[in-house]
Amino acid sequence: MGSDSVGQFEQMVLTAILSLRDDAYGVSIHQKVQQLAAPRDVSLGAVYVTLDRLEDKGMVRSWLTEPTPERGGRAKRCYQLEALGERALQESAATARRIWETVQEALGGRRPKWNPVRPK
Amino acid sequence: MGSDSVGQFEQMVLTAILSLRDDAYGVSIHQKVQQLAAPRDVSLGAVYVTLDRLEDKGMVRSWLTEPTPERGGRAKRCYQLEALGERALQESAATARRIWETVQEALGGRRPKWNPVRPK
DNA sequence: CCAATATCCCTTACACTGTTGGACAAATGG
DNA sequence: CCATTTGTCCAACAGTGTAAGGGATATTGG
Repeated sequence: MGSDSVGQFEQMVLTAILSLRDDAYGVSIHQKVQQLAAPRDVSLGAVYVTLDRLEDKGMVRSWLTEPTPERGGRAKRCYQLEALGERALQESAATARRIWETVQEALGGRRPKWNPVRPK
Repeated sequence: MGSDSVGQFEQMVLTAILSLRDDAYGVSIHQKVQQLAAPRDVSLGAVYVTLDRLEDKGMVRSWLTEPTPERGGRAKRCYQLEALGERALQESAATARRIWETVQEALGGRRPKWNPVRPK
């Protein structure tokens, strides 16, 4: 593939990080990805593995936070997009849009049912 | 994955077949996919392999045509979506749309959602 | 007819992505 | 302490994405 292209799952993970802004860590990213992927199920492990690989590729950066004072509130590893990741996301999002539009044109009057993103 | 989900490349191939209607065969599908994937390059072999796998999964059907009276006009293997493939495509296109929208929202309210560009 | 040329189909093999399932770690509350 | 909650991470397998090549069959023109 092109040196800075991403697969579909990686794309969703990048999108989740972007939209979660300051609160992007494993669990919250997992939830967001699940919304995007609905009605499919996504495992938590899949998210962590993908985060690792995205970091290796220099698309995201991570750091550890302090523990929060809640029951079981462990330290979290938070994530943020790097410039490379943001570019890759924009490019693949543009492709996603082209696909969507092409499908719409081809399907003509027939209305596909999509699941709107509902905030939790 | 879900039993009837597809990857990103498979999605583009399905989209190409759908939009090409009566003229969907190896070479034309390859061209269409290249448009969708731009600016990335796509190999012809990749298309054939993917077509094979999609047929194995029951997402597309294929048949051979008669040769056409052009220079080198060989018989073509034409493709058409099966019901299963159309459903899978609609679902993944809906996901593509959700990704696109989420990215747009996150990248700033300053940017217009998207201009309802109506092709003439 | 027969070579040249054009169009198209298919296979093999490998790297990378997607996914599962569970192991391990730290904080809290009783 | 010990059970519970929240969270991170790993090992390993299945599946997708890709390149690189091999061939088959049609028309054209000498």
